[in-house]
Amino acid sequence: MNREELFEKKPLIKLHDKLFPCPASAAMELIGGKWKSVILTHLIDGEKRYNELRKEMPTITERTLSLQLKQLEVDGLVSRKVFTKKPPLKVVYSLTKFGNTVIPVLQTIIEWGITAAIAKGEFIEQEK
Amino acid sequence: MNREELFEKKPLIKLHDKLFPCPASAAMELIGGKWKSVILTHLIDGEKRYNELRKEMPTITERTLSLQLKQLEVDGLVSRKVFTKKPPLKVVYSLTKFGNTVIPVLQTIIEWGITAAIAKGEFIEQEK
DNA sequence: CAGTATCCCGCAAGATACTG
DNA sequence: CAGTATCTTGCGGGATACTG
Repeated sequence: MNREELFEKKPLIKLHDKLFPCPASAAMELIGGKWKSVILTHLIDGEKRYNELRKEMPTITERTLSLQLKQLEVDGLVSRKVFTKKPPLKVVYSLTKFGNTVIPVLQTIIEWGITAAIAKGEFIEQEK
Repeated sequence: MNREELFEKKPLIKLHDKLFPCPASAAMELIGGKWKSVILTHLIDGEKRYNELRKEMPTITERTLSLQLKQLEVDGLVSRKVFTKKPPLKVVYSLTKFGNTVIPVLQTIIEWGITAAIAKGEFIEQEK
């Protein structure tokens, strides 16, 4: 099956030992949910430390950031590098090669998200 | 704020009376999850009846198809038209004008989903 | 600094049976 | 034909406190 056939046939896909009905659905497993796409977007700029990411996403909880980063790492989108052995720790996150392939998808989603927010939502002023 | 600024600033967005940290996150609220993107993809071909959609997505349950269609309708992506008053009912679903704006996003997601499935997943033979 | 440990809640989603 | 009604399960995600 070439890519065009795959696109047409919307084949079942096994991922994380679960079945997904279509490549779109499998993609959502990898980058869906409230936070994964946001985290990935922040990593487009380049590598970031844990607390940098936290500051850039003030409404995420530590637990959620930690869990989502871990899942992104397991799925091969993000790499985690540790630079110290003793506290204070230095840990840096960045997109892997595979993670870089998702950048155009993120940009398309954000573009449409802005369209959707204009049509259906409401922009909120950021306060300092 | 023009679109470019919105893209840079990743503003908070209110949708469904909930807050989202970024347009990407808001987009996921509208088209994320296991099934919404799949349903929308099937409606790109044109309008479909409820049972047509079910046949094209053999692994979705009636309940889930029903709930997801209802949410897509509430969010203005899908329109629902009823053609009979007495059983057997004829109900037809189609993309709205706003729903059509999401087609390029879906195509990008599917393309990347195929890439991801090749890299991280496994294609399963469809049985009849 | 970079996380864990607990506790909790709501919702997505599946299974199955029933109905206007 | 096009759905509801029930019941159940798992997981995403929030709040808060603690730690190597």
